[in-house]
Amino acid sequence: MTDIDKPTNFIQQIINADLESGRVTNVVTRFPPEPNGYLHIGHAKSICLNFGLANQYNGQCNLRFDDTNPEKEDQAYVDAIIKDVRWLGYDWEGEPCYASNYFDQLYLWAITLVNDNKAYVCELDAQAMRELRGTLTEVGTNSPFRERPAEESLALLESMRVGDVAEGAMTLRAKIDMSSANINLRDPVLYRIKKMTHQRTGDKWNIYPSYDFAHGQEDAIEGVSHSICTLEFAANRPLYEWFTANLPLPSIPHQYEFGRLKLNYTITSKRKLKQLVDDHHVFGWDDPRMPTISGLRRRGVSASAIRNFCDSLAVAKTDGIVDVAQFEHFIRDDLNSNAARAMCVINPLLVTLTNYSGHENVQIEVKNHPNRDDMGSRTLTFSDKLYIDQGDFSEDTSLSRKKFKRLVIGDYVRLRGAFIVRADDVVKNPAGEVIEVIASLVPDTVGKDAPEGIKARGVVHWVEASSAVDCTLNIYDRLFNQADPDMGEQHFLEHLNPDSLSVVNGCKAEASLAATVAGDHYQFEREGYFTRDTDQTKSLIFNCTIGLRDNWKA
RNA sequence: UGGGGCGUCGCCAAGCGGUUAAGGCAACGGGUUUUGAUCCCGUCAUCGGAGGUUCGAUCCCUCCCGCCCCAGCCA
Repeated sequence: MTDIDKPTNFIQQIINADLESGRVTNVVTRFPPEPNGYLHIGHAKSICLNFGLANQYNGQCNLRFDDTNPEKEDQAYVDAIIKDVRWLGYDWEGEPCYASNYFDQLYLWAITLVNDNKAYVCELDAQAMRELRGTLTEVGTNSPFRERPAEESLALLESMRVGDVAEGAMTLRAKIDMSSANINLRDPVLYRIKKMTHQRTGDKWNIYPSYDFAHGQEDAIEGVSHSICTLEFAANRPLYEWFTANLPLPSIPHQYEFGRLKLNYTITSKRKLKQLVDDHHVFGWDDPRMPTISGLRRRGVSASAIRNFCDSLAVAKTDGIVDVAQFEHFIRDDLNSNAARAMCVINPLLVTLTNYSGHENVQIEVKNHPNRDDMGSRTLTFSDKLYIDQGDFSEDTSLSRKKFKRLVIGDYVRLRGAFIVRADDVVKNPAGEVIEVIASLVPDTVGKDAPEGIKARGVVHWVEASSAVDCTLNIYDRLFNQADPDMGEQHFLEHLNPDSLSVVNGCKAEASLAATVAGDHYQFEREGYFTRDTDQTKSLIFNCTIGLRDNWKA
């Protein structure tokens, strides 16, 4: 890729200025997922941005788990996230970072704020706190506990910590400004009581820091120079900066926001994706129809396709919706140049060659890629019994050559990489359906142009009958049939496409395909890109990553 | 409604006071082709609206319109 002429985005401009002014000498970024779900295509943009910036500026990017809420988090998510980030092609120094590693330090800083008369323990319950917070247009009211002595807050905070206070009974709040136009500054909660076992700290804590109190301080501890998050956190930035101004932090990080990736016909909300999994609308987080990294991987989308797509995206403050066609373009673009070609007949129709004798045991060598000799070639068995696709034969001989570039009685077609054949007759079943085509081959046409007077209508893929292996193909359609399924909190499930998965059995693949493994990418010629499913215990199953572009209008 | 953010081709998006208003996706024409694929060529915008500043504005100012985010002890 040549991104030489790619314009610098606003974050790169900020970094360039920071480097020039000397505010920053080492660029440090971080990708900070909460381990409460699987990573999806939206996260990929953030991953590519943060790790990409670190690479570009010879800096560092930390993978950091923002595990401040044991109620929703799980070690299994941590493991899946690590696997996905690595698979995308990124790595980090040492162990991943965890917010929970800083819980001791965070608690000390909370005490600092109390001592400085900048935080207090509040005994308002959630309902009361909401009422006193005011609204968008009305200022809030000070908590009756706001002015209590530091010593008292300190003692209360300690009993919260050791578990002597019931959940919901008290919180630690910052003392900022209940009349601020920015609601985030109306004495936000710093610590809440959750008597829960944390996946990493066990039962050590009965209180957990809020996102706002944790995030910026985590950045400061790690020396993050540019803390990049999505637009919805812009209103939290003043609070982020209030902490950097009021706490003795080891470094002063800065937060910048960019527009998150949204794709039409797709959902990028961890909560909703989890619901699809929990309610069994899909088979799991890695269902090939899911926009999760693991789903895309199982579907056959390559990591480089995802990276290329993300790199093509603008880093700006507009929140637009990208057309999935743009993603699909990068999926095809990568697969087209890197996937080996193979042949698989989806709806087999037997073709018997009547003039085959004399050509027995013909082994035909075909290239694995039309314009990449480095991918080598393979040998295909040929015989008088072949399968072509039902759709590649028509009884309608009136179809023009331009309109139907496939097999028709009395006319010729090229078998990809092999002979030119002519259809002579058909065999039908009692129902009147064509079950076999009787044909004859044109001798000496392998690897050669058609002889004078013969012109093939087109090229058709095939598979030799006796050596072919049976397989099942999973063909996917979009999971949602509405461009914006995410609209409306309750009804996105109503836009699920009931035909998002079709399982096609009885397909015939060339013999070499029996030995493939998940992760190998193939283009089944004239059909699309496929990869072996990760479930290799059963029969041979391939997932259709994406079809070939199909421009002709019938 | 208070605060914050954003509005350039169907979609994403460069542009940073003087440009023929980049590029990608999509679409539409045409060429090549033993994949109706790939590849190649071509077509496709006056910048949300109205004023103003300026010799000159997509870029600056004002007002208006529209969209997004914030009233979790979620992140």
